[in-house]
Amino acid sequence: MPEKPELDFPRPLTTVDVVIFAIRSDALQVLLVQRPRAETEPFPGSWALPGGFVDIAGDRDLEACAARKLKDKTGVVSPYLEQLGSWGSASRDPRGWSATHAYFALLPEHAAGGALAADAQWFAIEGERVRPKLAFDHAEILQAAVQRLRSKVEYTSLPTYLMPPEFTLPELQRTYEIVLDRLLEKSAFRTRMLAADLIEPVAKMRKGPNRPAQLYRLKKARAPVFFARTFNPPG
Amino acid sequence: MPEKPELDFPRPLTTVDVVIFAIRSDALQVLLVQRPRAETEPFPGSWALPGGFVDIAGDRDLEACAARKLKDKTGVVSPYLEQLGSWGSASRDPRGWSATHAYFALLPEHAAGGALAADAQWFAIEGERVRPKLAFDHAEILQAAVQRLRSKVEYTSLPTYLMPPEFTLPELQRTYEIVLDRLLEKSAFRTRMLAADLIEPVAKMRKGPNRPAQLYRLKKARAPVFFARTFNPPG
DNA sequence: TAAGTTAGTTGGACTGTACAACTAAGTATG
DNA sequence: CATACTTAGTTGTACAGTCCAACTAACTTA
Repeated sequence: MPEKPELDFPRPLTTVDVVIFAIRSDALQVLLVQRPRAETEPFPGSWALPGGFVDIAGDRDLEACAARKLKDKTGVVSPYLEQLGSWGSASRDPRGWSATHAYFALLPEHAAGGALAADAQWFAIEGERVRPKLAFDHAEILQAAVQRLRSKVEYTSLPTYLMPPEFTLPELQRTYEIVLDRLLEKSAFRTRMLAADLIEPVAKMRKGPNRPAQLYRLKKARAPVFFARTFNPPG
Repeated sequence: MPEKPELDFPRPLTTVDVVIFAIRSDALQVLLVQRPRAETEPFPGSWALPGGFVDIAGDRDLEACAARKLKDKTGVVSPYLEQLGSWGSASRDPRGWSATHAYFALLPEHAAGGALAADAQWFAIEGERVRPKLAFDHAEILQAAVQRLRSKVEYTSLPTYLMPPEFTLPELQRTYEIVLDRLLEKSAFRTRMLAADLIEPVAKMRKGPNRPAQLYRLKKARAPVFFARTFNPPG
């Protein structure tokens, strides 16, 4: 890649940030961490995406680095971790030219409540944003993550990664609806999911105050499914 | 992002690479550059994606850096430049922990023949690869680019960026078919394209040895269109 | 037993692709 | 000048899957 073999070429600061989503309280939420209040830090006390410098001694690669940061803040290993993109410029960090490699992760609700780091907290997504003002360009990264998630949910089975091991079809549909912020049509939703060879019924029912619902689980080792259509022409 | 404010944290080598596609000779091709033969260089003499170190003095941000490298090798400004992802690990570059930010670009054929750099050359895509063995992990990056391109071509109007300013519908369909490596159905293709409010006829015909075909151009300032379906259930 | 709620099914309208046959407009050939 | 050939473009039927709405099913509560 280099025209010149100069390894002393000045290098940008390099970080990894992770946008961690979960459904909590019937809403799409994202995990943020509060930055230290020390005045020597950029954006002291602000909320930010979990992340930090790449450890070139300890991290084998970028994804391992992202998985490590996710584990640090949540105590769990995410069932879904996808690269979102990278942001790099002279101006995004007051300490100098910096580049961050952003990932996004999906956690099931039952895993999202556990061993949270002390400086971490869940925030509801409102539109494509979150209420507090975020450090660095993290608002832009979060917005890109929400857009990517919504876009992929239109034509993939990604929301299954937000579900517990066993779930009903109405529960899965509700998860789709929360992420998309739009109601879906029941019979088309069921037809699509059941035709996808993605889930299988278990010999149990979800009992509630009304008619019980069939419980399903993901077929084992099933990669996300891509559907040939979106749910509704979103344009 | 940092738990510690240590700016002396060792930083990875940081580069940007660009996968530049064009249709040439009725085939999908990619632009590669040959690495210098000096033995002090990694992969001397190998073919590689165009790219190089980020210039933290001259590059405002990553995309500007990618656009600069594209201009350097082709002499033109690409009508389409999209971030593909980033690859970073301890092992991808023998000089040490490195991360590259990869972009992909689409060039129309008439722009792809011009002011090529001396060390640059076009290679046909065969499957998801190219015949020569590539430096670094560039074969993997190229494969990801081909997959991303094919995936998006299923449901977007991206191939319009591979066309000259005026083109016929059969020519556009042929471009889709070359990228997808699959024949498409004529009437469905025309219905979709004409319904998309994407192109408009010009008062000219393409004359050839057979029936002349209507010429079209892109409607001005038209962003890529996303269709609600893929062409063919690709599963 | 009736009302209320949610689970799940059914059927008809509609949209857009698949497939195939057709018409249209030019060139080349005898 | 008629015919064959080629590619451009249209038409019509079948089919898949969503949209919409009405329906049945199963449970709780009053």
